[in-house]
Amino acid sequence: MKTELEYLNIYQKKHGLKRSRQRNRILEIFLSTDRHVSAEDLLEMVKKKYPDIGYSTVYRSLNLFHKAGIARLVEIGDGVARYENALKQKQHHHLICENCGRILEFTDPKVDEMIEKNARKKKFKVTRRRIDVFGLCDRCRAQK
Amino acid sequence: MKTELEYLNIYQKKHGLKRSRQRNRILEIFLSTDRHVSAEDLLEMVKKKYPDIGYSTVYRSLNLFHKAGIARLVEIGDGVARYENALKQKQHHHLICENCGRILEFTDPKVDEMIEKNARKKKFKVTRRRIDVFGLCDRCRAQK
DNA sequence: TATAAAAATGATTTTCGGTTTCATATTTAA
DNA sequence: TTAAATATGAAACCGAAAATCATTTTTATA
Repeated sequence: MKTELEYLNIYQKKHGLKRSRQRNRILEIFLSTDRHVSAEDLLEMVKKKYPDIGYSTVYRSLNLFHKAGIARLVEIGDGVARYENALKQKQHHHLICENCGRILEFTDPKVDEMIEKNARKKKFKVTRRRIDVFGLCDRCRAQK
Repeated sequence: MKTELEYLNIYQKKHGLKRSRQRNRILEIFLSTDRHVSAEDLLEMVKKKYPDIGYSTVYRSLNLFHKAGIARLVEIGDGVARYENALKQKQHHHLICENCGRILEFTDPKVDEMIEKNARKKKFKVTRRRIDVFGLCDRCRAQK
């Protein structure tokens, strides 16, 4: 199994991009968390160890990681683009509490498979799925 | 079965809101299309028949329709909020082409049921589901 | 019916991410 | 070593969502 850095190097070579110290450092920090991070979030984490790296570079690196298949885009509907480690984190879906904003996760290969089947019927090639379920989490249900 | 206007009136009464001519007219136009419309799109349609209605009112009305359960939010990932008739259009899921932006639709009660089951496992009460599948549509696959 | 309180309107401004620009620095192939 | 191309970081720009505000409309009640 290839590492994230290997993926990145392959993608860069394929597209005639150059390596850069900053990008590798940003990748290092990105890989160090299991959370969903926005460019802003990641910048904050990066700054702690590498104060000289700027917002643009983090922003552009995240987009690049996404294109290279290293980062998976997670949109919860608040207009902020967040990313998670696509290789380490298994594809999962979200239960989003409309009351407290808490996000629970679930995975279900059967669901994914059935969606795939529906797509195939329409001759559609799937690259990415997003399943978000909105409602009330157990805690919020209890206190209401 | 209640009409959209009845839903709106019930919601308005429940929340101490007043009626307004503009809002009813905007609803009339919103109901006249089967497309997904943004506030901007809807404004354009509204202006043709009622030129004096402004953007803010359309924008606020759409949000209100959404809260009242009349309009369903559809986000295809370009940062623009679009809405569709929630009562007339059966809940369906989207196949979004990342190349041309075309949106295909599918319904599958089994998928919905399985998602419901996953939610139940986490004691989560579902009010709304969103399944968006990104990838390449048949047309775009053919020409590549 | 008159009226006062509250909500709605529409023009405008503000906010806030995402994205682009540009001068400078770094990387890399030859 | 050097020339061409990419990357960087600060700042500007962009576009849609959301908020503001003076004025108008609605509605409950006297």
